[in-house]
Amino acid sequence: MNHIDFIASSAATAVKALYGTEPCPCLIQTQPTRKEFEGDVTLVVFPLLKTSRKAPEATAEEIGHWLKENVAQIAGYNVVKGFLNIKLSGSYWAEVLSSIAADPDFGQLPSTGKTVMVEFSSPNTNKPLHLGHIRNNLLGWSISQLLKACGHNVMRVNLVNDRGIHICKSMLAWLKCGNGVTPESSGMKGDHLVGDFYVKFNDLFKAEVKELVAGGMSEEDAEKNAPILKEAQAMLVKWEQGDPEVVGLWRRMNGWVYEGFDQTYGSLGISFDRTYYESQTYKGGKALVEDGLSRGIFFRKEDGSVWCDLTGDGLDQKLLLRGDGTSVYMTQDLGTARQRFEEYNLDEMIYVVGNEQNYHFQVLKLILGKLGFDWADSIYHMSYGMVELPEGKMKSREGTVVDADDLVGKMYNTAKETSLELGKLEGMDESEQDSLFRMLSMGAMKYFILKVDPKKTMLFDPKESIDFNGNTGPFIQYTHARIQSILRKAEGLEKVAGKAELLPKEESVIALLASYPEKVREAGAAHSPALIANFAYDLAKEFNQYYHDTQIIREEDAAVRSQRLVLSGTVARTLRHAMNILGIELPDRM
RNA sequence: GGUUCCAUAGCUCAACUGGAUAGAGCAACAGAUUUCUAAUCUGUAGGUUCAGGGUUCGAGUCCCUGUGGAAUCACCA
Repeated sequence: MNHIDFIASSAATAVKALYGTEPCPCLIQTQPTRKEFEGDVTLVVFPLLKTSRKAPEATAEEIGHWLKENVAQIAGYNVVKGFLNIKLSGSYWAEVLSSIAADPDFGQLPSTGKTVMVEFSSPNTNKPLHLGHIRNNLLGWSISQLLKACGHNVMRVNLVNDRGIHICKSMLAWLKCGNGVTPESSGMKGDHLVGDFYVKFNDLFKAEVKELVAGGMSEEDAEKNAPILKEAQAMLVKWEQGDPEVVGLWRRMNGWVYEGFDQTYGSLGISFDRTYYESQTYKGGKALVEDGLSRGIFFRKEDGSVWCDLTGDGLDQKLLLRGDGTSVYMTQDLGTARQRFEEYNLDEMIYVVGNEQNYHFQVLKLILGKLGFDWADSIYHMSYGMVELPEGKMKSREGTVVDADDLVGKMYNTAKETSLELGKLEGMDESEQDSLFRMLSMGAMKYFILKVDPKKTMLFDPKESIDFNGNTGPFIQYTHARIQSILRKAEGLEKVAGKAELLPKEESVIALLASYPEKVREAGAAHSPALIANFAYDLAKEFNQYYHDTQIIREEDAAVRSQRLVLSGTVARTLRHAMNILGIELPDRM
């Protein structure tokens, strides 16, 4: 039980003793005491006034008095308006510190036995990854880590969109003007090479449209009838028929892309437990739709297409099968959802997908519910906001897309320059330096993205490099490195808490530490890694202030020093745990 | 047009789900290093929380109205 809960339950006892009735837990409102007031935990007494039948101040005074008299761990209290600020004793905090320090799994919540699948990344294979994918990948990774910390079994999956007209466009452009170029022959990363041919296709397409329009055709017709587009469509039909030549090229070019993706995933430090491919799942779900049709849940229009009527839910009609019997996006998502729940007996399925698809997931959930699956409510769309540039959305047409590999590279160089400027690399060999630059650059980038509430649109200015000072990843990394430096020097010294008095600042650091498991639970429930990021920053900031005006290893009193070493070590360990949830590594030196 | 989401300091973001005088960082200015790492710390300045109404002991947070912005409503995925 942490200190907040401890006070809450003590307060409940006090209310019962004083006023004779057991208060509803919802009336016991506690919160950490604000900095400008004296105390550790604050009880808000307004909700209790009906029970006490007294004025706010008098009620707070009575409860405070009772607590001080009857609860040994409570050292004092003060009342400000309807707020009862409670001070816990130093020995209480020392005990808390000792128990945290003795818990090797601090921050890991007990196993729930539940299995959660997290789908994220889900790229198309015709373009390299960009900044939007980075936010998706980082969120997907960190929500997975977070749910593990919450005690769930987590399965990370990727669903690659490896088929469709867009892939055929790249293939066609490569056939027309690739001259057999490969990643090996060109020295290019495969995903970028294929992406360039996708752009090339659009250039060719535009040129043809222009020509047709010049010949008197309307723009609309020209865009539908450009020969190269027809060719791409014909290619897709061939692909669906299994034409060996088309399929062979498709395999080859997708292979290049996967190699490129793996490299990007590697530099981001993410991986998956399983990868699904749309080329294997896109036909699924039809049986489900037919079943719904026969049960009268869906209906067929004259042209043969199948729909679900959602007007009763305030939405529109949704297409589930085309007139020609082929499936659409929704069809396959219905199919894969069922397949996954049945295959892995999932308790929850989380889709990390941008908020532009809110409607899709709303409909998906509704339809699964109509089909009678009791797990329909166990689907959660982790909807995140777009990353915008100062001039608005990223547009490939205007060349404003921030490429993932470019950004990673730039961050690396900035980290390197900054480190060299500060001149702290003495005694580190090249590979140690390289690994440090990676940690720092990815730490800065990941923290920058993850500290923002996932739901919100966020802004990224490519002209300004991501900061290394202030509320940043490197700030937290630096705090950790300084602690590690102390601990290296303290090797062999005793590390025990509870044998010395605590400073007020030490008590507030311990209070923060003690609130961490609850913070993990909260962040998990809110599906928000940002809460963990903000916690880590608060802890690092609090510790830095402490570090600034307190001697640790140079403290002469052995009992005091020993306790400070325990505190420092516990802070470092907790920072590592929190940052690990975000996928950020902490260096021992920097 | 319908639906959903968003609006907080010059900029980027917080605010424990309705609690105290709305907090950090960046940028600006002024300081701190013979000291366990100054990628740090301290201070100054910066706000009608888009506007207006309502609910109550109490609203950035909940409910209306308006303004501004975003997404979505495809036989695309």
